[in-house]
Amino acid sequence: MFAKVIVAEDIDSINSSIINTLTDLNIVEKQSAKYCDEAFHKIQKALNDGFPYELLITDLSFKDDHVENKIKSGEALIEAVKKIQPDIKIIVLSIEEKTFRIKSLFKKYGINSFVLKGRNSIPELKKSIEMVYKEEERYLAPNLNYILQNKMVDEIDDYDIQLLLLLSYGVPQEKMEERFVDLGIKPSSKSSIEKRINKLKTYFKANNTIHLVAMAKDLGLI
Amino acid sequence: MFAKVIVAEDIDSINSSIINTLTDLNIVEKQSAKYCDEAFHKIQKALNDGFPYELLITDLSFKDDHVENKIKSGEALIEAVKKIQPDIKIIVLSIEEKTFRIKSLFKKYGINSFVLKGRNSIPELKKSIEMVYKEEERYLAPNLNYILQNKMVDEIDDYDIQLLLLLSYGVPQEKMEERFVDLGIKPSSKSSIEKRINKLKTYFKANNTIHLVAMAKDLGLI
DNA sequence: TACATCTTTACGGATATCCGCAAGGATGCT
DNA sequence: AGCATCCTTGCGGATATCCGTAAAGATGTA
Repeated sequence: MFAKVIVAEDIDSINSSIINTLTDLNIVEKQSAKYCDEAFHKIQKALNDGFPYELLITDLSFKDDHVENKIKSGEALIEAVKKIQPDIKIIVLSIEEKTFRIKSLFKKYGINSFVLKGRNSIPELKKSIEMVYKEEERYLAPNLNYILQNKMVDEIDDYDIQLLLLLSYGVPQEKMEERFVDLGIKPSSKSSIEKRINKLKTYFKANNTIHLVAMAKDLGLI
Repeated sequence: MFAKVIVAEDIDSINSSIINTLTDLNIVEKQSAKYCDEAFHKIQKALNDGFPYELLITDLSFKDDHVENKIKSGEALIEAVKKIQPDIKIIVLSIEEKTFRIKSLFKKYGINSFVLKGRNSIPELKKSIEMVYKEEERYLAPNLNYILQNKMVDEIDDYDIQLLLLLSYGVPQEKMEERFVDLGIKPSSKSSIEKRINKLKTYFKANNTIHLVAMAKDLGLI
């Protein structure tokens, strides 16, 4: 079993029940962090000391409070950790149900498992830890397999996301061209932008641009 | 202290830590439910048996799964429970941070307390239970007081919400009039609807209607 | 009823978006 | 280079939305 594990989770009750789970699995070297920066520094220190963590279990969203944090989300934490320790195993434990966001974690960062917080998350987490340890690869509970089937991640690119974001911020199509030029994104012409919005509306079967942006928010694209 | 308490919370780890908290408070008669319907039926049965629950601690969002449920959200549960037992005390425990949604729980249903799931939610819940028991009124942690200051709840009405919802569903202003007539909502004229959208854009300082709807989603209005 | 005030509706010009077509550019292949 | 294909851009008419003005209707008061 894993010898050294770290947990990043801000909600106190969940944090302690994860730690209990690790105890059940006879994992002795365990640390918990309620802030991303705290988790990152512990991982960095362990790495420098020559006894790195083998597994990171992390939530995705962390509440803001009076404590200053550079890393503000689980995704940012994963990105930072992977940079200094690419071989660390990662299990994400979250309430996030947006297929797009979950699948992109596998694609972008190569996380090893995703566990949905729910009525049965403790046993599922236990299973995930065991599977990730054994297989040293990717494990997803059978009932979440649909997540990896979803094609949206492959079909919607950063250009689309950027465009949808700017729309949601109230940038009119009229001004979109100059914003794209400023950002160094091409194609930037009014016509191309119109065309792309149109493609997205067709893809998502949206009646109009308002509908499109509302759907994008619901899907977690933006 | 409360003699009989019921907990409605679907996430297993949080559910069990709430029960532990109740044990700490020497509350003997406690029940937990992972589904809204389950909670509702237990409350109804206890009421019929002449030993009603005195306090309901509930989450707001419950995951869908294979189990069929009539009541699908904490808000719906609160509404249903208040109908059969108006004097029950209610504490909402949620990760929900949208001021609008939280304040409207106080206004619409007269909940007694709201606890934000976070790094310190267990002690905060404990405090809330004690305060609600003692004061028999409304209690909110000092750091959440800003929630009740927010004026949006008083300034945005059901008409606005309905309008924003339909916009987010892709109904064009052109067709909005007939939709409003169908729904029996007045005023329904194209002109009045244009005017109201304009008022909302001014109120929220939105650049255009897309921006407005995106903000409404972020604020939890829709 | 008469009057003032506020809300709702109607209308029309200005502006923005939608949508198809065609020209201009880039890329890749032979 | 020559050619085909795909992507990008420009343009213009149709449609939708924006926004101010004014008429019509509703409400409250004396």
